[in-house]
Amino acid sequence: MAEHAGVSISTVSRVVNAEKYVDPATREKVEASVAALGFLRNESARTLRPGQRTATIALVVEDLTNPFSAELAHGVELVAAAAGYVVLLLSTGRDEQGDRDQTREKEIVSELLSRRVDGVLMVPGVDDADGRYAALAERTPIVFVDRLPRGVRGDVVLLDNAGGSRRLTRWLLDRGHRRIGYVGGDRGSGTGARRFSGFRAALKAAGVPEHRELLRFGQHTSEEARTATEELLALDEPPTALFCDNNRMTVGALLAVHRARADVVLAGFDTVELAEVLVDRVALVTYDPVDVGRQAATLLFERLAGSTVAPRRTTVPVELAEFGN
Amino acid sequence: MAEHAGVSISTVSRVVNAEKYVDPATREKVEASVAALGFLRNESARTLRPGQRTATIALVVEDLTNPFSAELAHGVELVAAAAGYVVLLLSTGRDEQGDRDQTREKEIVSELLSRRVDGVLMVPGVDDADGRYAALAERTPIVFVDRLPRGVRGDVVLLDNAGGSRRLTRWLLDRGHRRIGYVGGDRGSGTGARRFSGFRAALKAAGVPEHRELLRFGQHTSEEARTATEELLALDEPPTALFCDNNRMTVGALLAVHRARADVVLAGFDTVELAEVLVDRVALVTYDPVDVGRQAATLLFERLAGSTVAPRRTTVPVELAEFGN
DNA sequence: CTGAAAGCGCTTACAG
DNA sequence: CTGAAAGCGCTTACAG
Repeated sequence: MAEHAGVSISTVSRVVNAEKYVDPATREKVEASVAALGFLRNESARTLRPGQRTATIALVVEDLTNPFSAELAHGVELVAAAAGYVVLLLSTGRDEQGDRDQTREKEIVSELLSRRVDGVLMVPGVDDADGRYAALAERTPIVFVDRLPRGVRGDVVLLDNAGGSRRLTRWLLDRGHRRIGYVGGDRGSGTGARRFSGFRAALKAAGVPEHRELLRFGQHTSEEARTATEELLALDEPPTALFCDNNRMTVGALLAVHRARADVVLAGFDTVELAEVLVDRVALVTYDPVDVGRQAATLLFERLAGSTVAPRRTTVPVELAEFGN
Repeated sequence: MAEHAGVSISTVSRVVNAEKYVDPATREKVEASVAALGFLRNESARTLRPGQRTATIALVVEDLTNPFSAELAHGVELVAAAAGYVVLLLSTGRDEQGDRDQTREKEIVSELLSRRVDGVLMVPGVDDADGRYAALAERTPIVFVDRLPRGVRGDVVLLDNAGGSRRLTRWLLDRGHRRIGYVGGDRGSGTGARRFSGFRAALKAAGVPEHRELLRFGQHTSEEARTATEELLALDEPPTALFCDNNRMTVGALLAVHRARADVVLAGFDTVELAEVLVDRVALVTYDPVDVGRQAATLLFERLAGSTVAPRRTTVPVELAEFGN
C-alpha cells in the first residue's frame, strides 16, 4: 500500500484517518492507491494500540425469537450505526428449567472481555451471585435492560412493570371484576415478580381478596398458557376476567377463551398483534421495545463519551390501550 | 502476566492455548496467575497474526423487527455459538421508497472487510449492479439467504417461494375459487416476484384467467394491506378468496376481512400467530426461519472448514397448513 | 507536511 | 519443555 503510493506508512495512516496537515497532492496519490488496491485498514491492528476503541458494543439477550428482544436489538442497532459502532449479538438461552444458563453467561462475559468491546447492553438474569456481571462492569461500561440484577451497580433502563400491572388490574376492577385469573410466566424472575406485585397491590388497594386457586404461574409458552387458561375456565367458579403477564400468556389465553367462547375479559402485558379483534373486550399494557433499545444505547454512548455521573435509572412509561366494542 | 507467573510470554501463550508440551507445574503456575489477575487474552492482538481468524461472522438483514429476520438470527447464533464464533449483526434498513439503502450497504461491506470477519451471512438486495457483494465475496466466504442477487456467485439458501405459492393457489382453486384477490408487497423484489410467479403459474395450469383488477402490489405494512383489502372487498364483484404474499399482508387482510365480516377465504405466505382463529377458513404456507438460519450458518461453517466445492443452492421446503371449520 | 522508529499484545518458528 | 526474537498492521510522539 505505502509502496504503491510511494509514501511512508505514517502518511497512509494520516490520509486514511482524514487528518489535517497532509499535502493535497500527497492525499490524492494515497487515495488513488487506496481505491486501486481496495485497501481497507485492518481494524484489529488499529485496536491494538492502547487507548484505541474497538467501535464495538455487545447486546446480550436471552432469545431473539422473543419480539421484545428483537425489537430491542433493532433500536440498539439504529443508535450504534449512527455512531459508527457495530453490534455483537449474544444470546444466553435458557436451560431445561427455564433459567438462565450460567455457564453460557460466564462464557459470554469472557468473550466480551477478550474482545475488548467498548460497552455492553444486557438483559440480565435476576441476580449476580457470583459477581460475573460485576467483573464485567468493572472493566466495561454496561447498561442493564429490563432489570438490574441484585449486587451490581450500573445504569439501567426499566419498564414500569409494577405500575403497568396496577393500572391493568385497576381497569378490570373498575369494570366490576372480583374473580380475576392470573396467567403468568416465571414468578421468580424480576419482570414476572414485579408484574405480579403490581397485580396484588391493586387488589389490596381495592380491598379485593386474592383467590389462590385462580393464580397460575410457570407457563413458558403460549401452549402452556392455553392449557392453564383452559383449566381456569373449567373451574366450578371460573374467573370473570384474566390477567396475562406477558405476550406469550396473552396469546395462549386468547386461544383458550376464543375456542371456549367464554365470556371473559382479558387484560395483558405487552403488545399482541390482532388481539383486539379476537375477544370482545381486552386491555393491553404496551410500550415500544425499539425505543427501550434506543434509550439504553443512548445511555451507553453517554458513558462512552466520558460521563461519570452516578448510575442512572430510567423507567420507560407504558400505555394502557383498551379495545372492544 | 508473564512476570507474575515468572515465565516468558511464549509460555503464557502456550498455556492459554492449551498446547501440549507444557510442564504441568508450569501450567499450574500460569493458570494461577491467570485466575489471580483475571487475565483474558486480547483477541485483537491474536487476530493480527496472519492466518489467525477473528472467530467472528456477520449477519446482514434488512430489519430485525421482522420476525423472519429475528428468528433467522437466532438460528445463526445457535450454530455460531456452538462453533465458538460470535455474530456481528448489521441491518441495512430501507430508504423512503422501501428499497435497500445502497449507501448503507456499501458502508456495511467496508465494515465487514475492515474487521476481517471470517464469513458473512446475508439477506441481500435483488441485484449487485455495482459489484459490492462480489467485492466482498472475493475476500470472504459468504452465504446468501432467501435470494441470490444477480451477478454474484455464492452459496445460497432459498425458500421454496414459487412452489409454496403454487400449492397455496391450488388449494384455493381446488375449493372452487376463480376470483382470487392478490395482496402483495414489493413486486420487483426477488421474494415477491417468485411468489407472484407461483400464483400465476397455478392459475395458468388450471386454465383460470387472471383478473388484473384484483391484484394489489406495493403494500409495505399491515395497515396498507388492510386498506388494499378493503378496496378489494368493496368492488362490485369482490374476490371470493385472497392470496396474501407475506405475513404483513396476511395480518392486514385478516383485519379487513374480520371487520367487514366478509365471506372470504384466505391463503397466506408465512406464519401468522392467531390467524386461524380469526377467520373461518385459512391456509398458510409456513417454514421455520430458525432452521433457515441454522442451515445457512452450517453451509458457511463448511466453507470455513475449507470446503471449495462449487456454489451450492439449498431450498428449504415449506409446509401448507390448513385451518378452519 | 513527512518519515523513521517504537510499541500495542499476541503467535510461532528457531534454538537450546 | 522453555525462552528470545521476529513480525502481524497499525498509530503516534519525535525529528526534521
